[in-house]
Amino acid sequence: MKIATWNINGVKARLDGLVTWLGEASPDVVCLQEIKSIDEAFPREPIEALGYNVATHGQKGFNGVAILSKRPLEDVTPRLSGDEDDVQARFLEAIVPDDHDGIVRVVSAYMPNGNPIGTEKFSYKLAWMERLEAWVDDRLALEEPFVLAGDFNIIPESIDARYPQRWTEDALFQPESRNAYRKLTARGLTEALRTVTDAGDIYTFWDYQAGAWQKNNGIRIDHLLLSPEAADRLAAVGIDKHVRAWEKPSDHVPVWIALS
DNA sequence: ATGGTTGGTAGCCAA
Repeated sequence: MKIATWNINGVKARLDGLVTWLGEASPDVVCLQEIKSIDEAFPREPIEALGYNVATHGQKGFNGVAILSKRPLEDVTPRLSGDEDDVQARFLEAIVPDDHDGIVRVVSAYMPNGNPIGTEKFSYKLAWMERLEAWVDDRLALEEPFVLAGDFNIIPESIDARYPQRWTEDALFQPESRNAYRKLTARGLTEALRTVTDAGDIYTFWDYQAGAWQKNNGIRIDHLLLSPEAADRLAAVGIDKHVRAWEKPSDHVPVWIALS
């Protein structure tokens, strides 16, 4: 089964591209971030017409996540535990049937950007990642296959940026941010892309500004982290980079895995 | 490179 993650930067502005990509990539499950829509305004019909079930956790204007699935979605749960006062729509969890009469737990997550550093936005980013660590500990104890997918807003290593020196003052490349990411893999989660290559120059985001796409000035911030039970079944990993060259693109591209 | 571009909104904010 194929599971993808894509920060689409506005589902209504991106509907044509989303429908085109769903048709050509035919993923079983899609984790969307930055839908920038309330649940009632999410364009469900054209997506359901392609055979997808739709679960959304949106808010007005910004943030917002969704999960699309050709298979039934069960136990759909919004919000990351650990802060009842956090109203930002950044986390949606669901269970999907696998190919073997079992299940895969899937999360669509949109981690805080955290800029500028030294502000409450950066401390919110770090606090959010701590809450995510607690969630991972809880779910690892279930010994299930799970896929934590999304826009992590973290550049894990220098090779994950075309020009790492330009990111040294950015929240996405701070040591605290990278350490928070490393803590997840240290808990036993497998970063899908790094099971197939240790190469650099592989990106998932190119800024709209200053011709970043044309210059290949990208960063790799969209990741799929797998529990041991999911990692055992990892069969393929891909990045649909060509989508970035389409008309009216998102600044991110889809990243996907196949599980046997 | 201290600018630049986009989406949602109608506040310029968030990225």
